[in-house]
Amino acid sequence: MKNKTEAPVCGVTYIDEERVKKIEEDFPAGDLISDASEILKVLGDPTRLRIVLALAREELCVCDLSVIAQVSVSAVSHQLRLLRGQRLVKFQKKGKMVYYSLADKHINSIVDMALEHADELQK
Amino acid sequence: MKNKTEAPVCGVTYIDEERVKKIEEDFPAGDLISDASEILKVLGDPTRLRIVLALAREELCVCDLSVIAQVSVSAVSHQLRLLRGQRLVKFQKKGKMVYYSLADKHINSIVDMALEHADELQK
DNA sequence: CAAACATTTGAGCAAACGTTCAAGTGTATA
DNA sequence: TATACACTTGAACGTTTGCTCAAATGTTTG
Repeated sequence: MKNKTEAPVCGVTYIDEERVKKIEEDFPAGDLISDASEILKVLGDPTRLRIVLALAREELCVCDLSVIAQVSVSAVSHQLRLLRGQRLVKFQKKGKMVYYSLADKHINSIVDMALEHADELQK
Repeated sequence: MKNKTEAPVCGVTYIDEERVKKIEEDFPAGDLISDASEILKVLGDPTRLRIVLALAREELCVCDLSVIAQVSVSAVSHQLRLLRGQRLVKFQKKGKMVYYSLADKHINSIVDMALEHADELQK
């Protein structure tokens, strides 16, 4: 145990100043953490995860995505807007159809690892 | 383009029945998707991501975590409960102190990839 | 041009979320 | 044994989320 001091910011008594400083020294910037958590949050919804998993396999239109994601076309469209916002998906228009696909391979790895971890937790 | 049929479930007209069937054939089970999205959701919050990033570096008590996560001790404690719920962290009591650490290496890889992806998006 | 269709959009609403605050538990120490 | 301390917990709160429904957009086709 180290010395106990008053924290300057939040009034909490914190315990190991050195340890905290050491960690804060090489810590990702606030913006980076915000962006990364935003990406994870977007993937952290069953409907959107279904959409992403489907698109990881094949380019698909909104209509077909709604069947796979098991929600209305409108709901899918709303979710696709979020996914576009995070640049996780891209799209391509063919007449009145809109075909979506994954924008980045990174997404695949993140999603695969989450699935793998979930699978292990199920014993 | 293939034949257009009425979808049996939601009344949506869907476009490419074959394509949908092919994807649904080897699709992760519903439970797996739920669990995986739950994990991603838990990581998809800046406070919790800060906590996880800190614990990826070193075992820490709640007090120090509250400094690093930049929220009250109570808020950290609530978030730690969620992280425990998903078995992302474990803890060890030493007297009145409680030291938390990461429960699984998988988490590191997921978080690192999200950071990497976020970093690339920042051009 | 009119009707059909794929998709998007905005409002509205119930449920879930993240924080604060106050109170509670349990351990150490004077 | 009383006080201090580390942490947890529950209620309350304002905010965000994900859906539905109805209306709008834009494209194709009769």
